[in-house]
Amino acid sequence: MTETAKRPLSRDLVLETAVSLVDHEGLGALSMRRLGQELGVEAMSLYHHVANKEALLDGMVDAVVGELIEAVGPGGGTDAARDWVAALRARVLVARTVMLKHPWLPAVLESRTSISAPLIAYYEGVLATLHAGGFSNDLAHHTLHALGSKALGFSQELFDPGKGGGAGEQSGAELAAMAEAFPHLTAMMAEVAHDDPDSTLGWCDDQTEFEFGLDVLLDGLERRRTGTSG
Amino acid sequence: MTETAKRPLSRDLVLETAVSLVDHEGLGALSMRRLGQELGVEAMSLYHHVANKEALLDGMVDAVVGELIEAVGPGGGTDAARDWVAALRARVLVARTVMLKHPWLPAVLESRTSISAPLIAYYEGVLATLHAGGFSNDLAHHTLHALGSKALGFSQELFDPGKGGGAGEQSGAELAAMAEAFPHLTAMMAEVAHDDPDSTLGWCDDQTEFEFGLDVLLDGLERRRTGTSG
DNA sequence: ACCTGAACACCGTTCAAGT
DNA sequence: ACCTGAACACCGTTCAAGT
Repeated sequence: MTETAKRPLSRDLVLETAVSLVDHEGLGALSMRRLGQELGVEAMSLYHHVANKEALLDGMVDAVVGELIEAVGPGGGTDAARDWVAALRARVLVARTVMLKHPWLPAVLESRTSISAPLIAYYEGVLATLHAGGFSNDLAHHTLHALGSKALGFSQELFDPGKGGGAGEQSGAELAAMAEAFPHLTAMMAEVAHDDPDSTLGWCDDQTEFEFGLDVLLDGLERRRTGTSG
Repeated sequence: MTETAKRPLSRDLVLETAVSLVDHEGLGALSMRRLGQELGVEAMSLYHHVANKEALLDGMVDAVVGELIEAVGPGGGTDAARDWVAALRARVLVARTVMLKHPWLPAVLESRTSISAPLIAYYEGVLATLHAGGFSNDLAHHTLHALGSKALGFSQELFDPGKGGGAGEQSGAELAAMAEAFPHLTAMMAEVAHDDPDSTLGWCDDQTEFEFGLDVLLDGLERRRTGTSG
């Protein structure tokens, strides 16, 4: 499954191939030897195009953030001035469609020691939207923190119940013991599973939950902006 | 810096030592060989007490979550029925004081493939608080998702400006170029830095920002619970 | 039952050598 | 200038051997 090896090796080709490898097989599959193999080249050849593995990861982040910036365009237009909630919401949901193709990005971003120029440029667009919507610098600052990874389209929940903790594998006795030990959880799971068979705790609708959390935040921020909260 | 090696090796001692090692030196310092060294024992001896490194990480998570559950106590008391916002807020802020001692935990939790019994028990307490506060199962379910890592006391922001991206190292020319390329960011940083010298973009007050984000969420959730939103 | 040491199949990275 | 192969200092883990 090596590349066709027609394009000459270059930094861009190395980064593209690394992103594609990690998109398909996860971060665990990314080693210098494996990436070299993917490019039909010895691992050591890669060091002529990236300084080391950290620099490789930096480059991969910037490549994806470049995609993201292209997808969302500049912020702060007239529609942001008219309705910043709608403008920011649309921005974030577009970002999300790009980011879902690269689910390894939050983990890599968290391991960076400094913020890159492309990422700064992305946040400039978010800020332009907020300022067009009438945010003070102070509230805009708090807002960037409060949005966290949601600004980039990620929910970054700590555990994904779909990963294996859901119902379905327990015996009747285990379920009964669980109902006694965790009555509130058991009741909630039973009702949510009943209301929406496709969306039990073991398989929540990520998009729905992301938009719910985003909307709660946006509503609360708008109330603070207009001074109608508290 | 090895242990005094008086206590006999046991699963608990292995887990305690691993948590302490990672608290002090970070996840990168945790290897089976290094952990063995810390305990005055060969790396292979550890395999008599934990199945492998993944099981070691599982055990470390449960050890910390145990601390957490002890610190917050059970949820759903009369004060939760009287004021769920205050009750949940207090719970989360207590959780935060525990979690700040183990900042590696989000990264490890994200790498787990299933949710452990102690973590389920913690969420049962959160749910008890929400149910005492009058939440429907459906809204409680959305709320768990919306809270994300905040339920455990972590902000989990994607980048920490304090890590190195802040101002302070740029030349005058670089700052001028930045002001032109990123006018909104430059203006915000200037004002926020001026208002609070201790809390520039390069050194934000994590606790303040955590509480701001938490309060925005709690306000929005209370409005949804009472049907006063939208 | 618990601990050991050598070994295996991996890492990232350095270095001297090739073209 | 670009690529290579051997080597170094690490990983997690297996296995046979010790007590």
